[in-house]
Parts: sequence; C-alpha cells; structure tokens
Amino acid sequence: MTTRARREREKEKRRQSILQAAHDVFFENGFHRATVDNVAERAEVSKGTVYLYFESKETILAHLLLETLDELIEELEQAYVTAESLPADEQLRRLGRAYLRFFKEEPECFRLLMAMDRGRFQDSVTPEVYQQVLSASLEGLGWVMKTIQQGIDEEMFRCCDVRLAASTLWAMLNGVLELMNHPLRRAMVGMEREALYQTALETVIQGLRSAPQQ
Amino acid sequence: MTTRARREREKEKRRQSILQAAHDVFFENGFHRATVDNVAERAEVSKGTVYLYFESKETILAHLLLETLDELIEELEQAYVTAESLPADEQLRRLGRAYLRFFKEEPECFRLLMAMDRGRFQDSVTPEVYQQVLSASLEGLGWVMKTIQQGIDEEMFRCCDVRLAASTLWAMLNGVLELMNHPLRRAMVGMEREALYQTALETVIQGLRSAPQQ
DNA sequence: GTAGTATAATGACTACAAGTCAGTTAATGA
DNA sequence: TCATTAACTGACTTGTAGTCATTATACTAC
Repeated sequence: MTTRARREREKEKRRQSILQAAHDVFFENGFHRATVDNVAERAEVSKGTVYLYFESKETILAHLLLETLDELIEELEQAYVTAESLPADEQLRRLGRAYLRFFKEEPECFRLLMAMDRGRFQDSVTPEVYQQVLSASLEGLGWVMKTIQQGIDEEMFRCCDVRLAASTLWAMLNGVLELMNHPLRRAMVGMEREALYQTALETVIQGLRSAPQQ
Repeated sequence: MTTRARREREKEKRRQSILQAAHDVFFENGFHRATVDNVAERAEVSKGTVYLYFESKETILAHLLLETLDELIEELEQAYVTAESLPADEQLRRLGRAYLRFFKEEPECFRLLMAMDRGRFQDSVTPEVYQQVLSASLEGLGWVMKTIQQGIDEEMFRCCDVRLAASTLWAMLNGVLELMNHPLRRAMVGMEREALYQTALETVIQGLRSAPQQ
C-alpha cells in the first residue's frame, strides 16, 4: 500500500517543519521566552498539532538537542580520524578544539544542553528521550577515551582509568565553556574566552601526562 | 526616635522569616516546583507581603544564595588560613576539598548557583543583586589566586597568569561538580562522585606544576 | 481617650503560558 | 457518494507569577 508510505513521509515532514520552527523560535529569544504558540505560528499549524507530534515544550527541545548532538559527535569523529596518526596529546588538542569550535557556533545550544541537567527537564521529558540524549553524549566521550587509551599505550599519559580520565577532562572543559558562555561572569574573571579554554586544555593535558593519580 | 529603630528591626525579622520559609520550600521540592504561595503560606504571611519584601521569586532565591555564598567563602578562608604554611599543592587540595565538602552538604544550592547563569535569571533579578552574587564568587576565587601565587613563589607552579590559572581551576571543578550532581549522567559515566573530583583536582594540580602555558 | 496619618499587610484579581479535548475538516477507499 | 479513519483545530482549563485597591494596625498629636 503506497498511500501509507506517503502518509508516513508527510508526517515526518511536518514533524521536521515543527522542529525547524522550534529551532528558530527557541534560539532567537531563548527557550524560556519562546512559547509553544510562537512555535505553532512559525510552523503554520495550530498549537494542538504541535502537541500531536511532541509531548511537551521540553520534549521538542530534547529532540532539537539530539540532532545537534549527532552533528557534534560527527565533528569529534572527524577530528579523531584526521589526527589518528599524531601523538596523543596533539589528538586531544584537536578534539578539544573541535569541541570548542562547535559550541562557539552554537552557544545557545551548549547552554540548553547543560540546562537539561536541571529544572523541569527530568519531569517533562520521557526517560527514553532523556536516555537518548545521555547516550549521545557518551558516544562523544568514546572518542576522548580512545585518544587517552592511545596516549597510555604510547606511554605519554599515566592515568590508570581511561574512563575516569576522559570523564574528568570532559567535565572540566564543560565547566570552562560554561564560564565562557556567561558574559557577566566572564567579565568578572576578566579573561578572553579562548585564553581560558586553551589554558584549561593545556593544563589537563599536562596533568594527564604526569599525574600519578593516587 | 526609638520607635523607628524597633520597626526597622521588625521589618528585618520578617524579611528573614520569609527567606527562611523560602529556603525550606525551595530546597524541599526544588525551586521550579515551589510556588510563591507556598513560601507565603510557610512564612505565615500573604503573597502580597512576600512581594513587599522581594521583587520576584528569583530575587528571593538570589538572596538565599548570597547568604550561602558568604558561608562558602568563610569556609574557603578557613581552609586557606589553616593551610597557609603548607606547600601550595597541599593548600590547593585543602581548598578543593573544602569546596567539595560544602556542596556535598548543599547540593541543591550548587545546582541553583549554577542555574543562576541561565533561564530567566538575568531578566528577573536586578543587576545589583546579580552583581552581588558574582562578586561573592570572585571573593572565593581570591583564595585560590593567593594559593597559586604562593605556589609560583615557591617555584612549584609554572603558570604565568595567576588569575587565569585560578579561574580555570575553579571552572573545571565546577564542571566536575555539575557532572557529579547529576544522577543519570553520573550513572552513565559510571563513576563514584569522589573519584571524579579527586582525579580532577590532582590532574589540575599536576598540570599547574608542569604546564608551560603557551 | 480620640482623630488623623503613615505604614504594613492582604487577597481577589490580571496576565500569561502550558497543555487538553470535543469538535471539524480532509483524505481514502468501498 | 457515503462511511471511516486520520489529521488538525482553537476555545478552554489549569496553574502560577505578579499587582493593586482596600483594609488593618501602629503611632502621634491633641
């Protein structure tokens, strides 16, 4: 039955157009200021239709973030692949810079990704969607782990637990990005964004190099 | 005129009792689930009265956080003072552990403090209050800077910009705390909270020790 | 004491936005 | 052409932040 297939396609198209509208509206004035009515209007459907495709405002965001995360993971993979033959510290630098580059282009996305941790998100999004976002992050972490493992094999890094080291690196860079993303705080610290990030990255790489890791 | 003084005192008392009520209500079920009506009820006043003392729900939270920040700064100061004669790396460890200890006791507080960066906060809180929160953080940063400076003087640390190094350390630890505070994410990473934090702290200290800091 | 005034407190009300659902419209196929 | 199903609609409900005209209370002056 070809009709069903076409209908399926059309449904997916509508879903995508709602997502696109949501992207525009959310990133224009920030998530909390955007209303579902705005999204509906932009997508040229009624509010009811939006809720036909997504359970809640937060779910729409979660799906948007999932798509962006996929892009990020691809960038990380690319960075990993093109640097595979380099020494591990240089690989880490490449990965770190790719991470920075990505969120420099989509700063609002980083904010929202981090915000997933808090507030109403746990309640408003089904566990499945939530899990998806998390495992996408985990995939990104995989590239860092691979690199660190390589560094251990090369006897450049001296940490005993790869996953621990990768998670730490990742968490720390997130902390720096968060600081960077916040204009007032950054002003307070009085640093250039890039300088902060560079310092963090180099410090951690140096730390991995020599840490006895009690 | 003694009456005015007493009135002033009574006003301050009411203000405090509203803050206390807000603390209870906010930390019981999370900020976003708490309503201003809840706070008013707990404080045994009407909602109007709450708004007589505070401009918005967010402002109440900001003042709560300000008080907690003051406590934190005191703890950091204490940690600094009692470790002043130790080598700089050990001092940093003490400061780092004091930071961890504090937020282990008030995890919700950490979440909220970090959340100040996002969402409706910038809009809903007057710049003055916002500034206050930030400069309180800056004061805490001061202790870290002092310690790192000492480490440079001792020729233990090799970073050229103290403020940059301190900000980085601080941001990185925040990143780790954030990861630790998030049950699902932590489960995903599969690490114990303390292990993550310890690793981060040691890695950064090692990094400071040897970083050429391009 | 009492009247007048200032200060504090109240809670019904408004505004706004998320989410619902009974009803409408449109497509499909017999 | 009509019946059935699927897609869509928007008025409505609900919940909550924030307001403001009104009321209560405390204080002062006489």
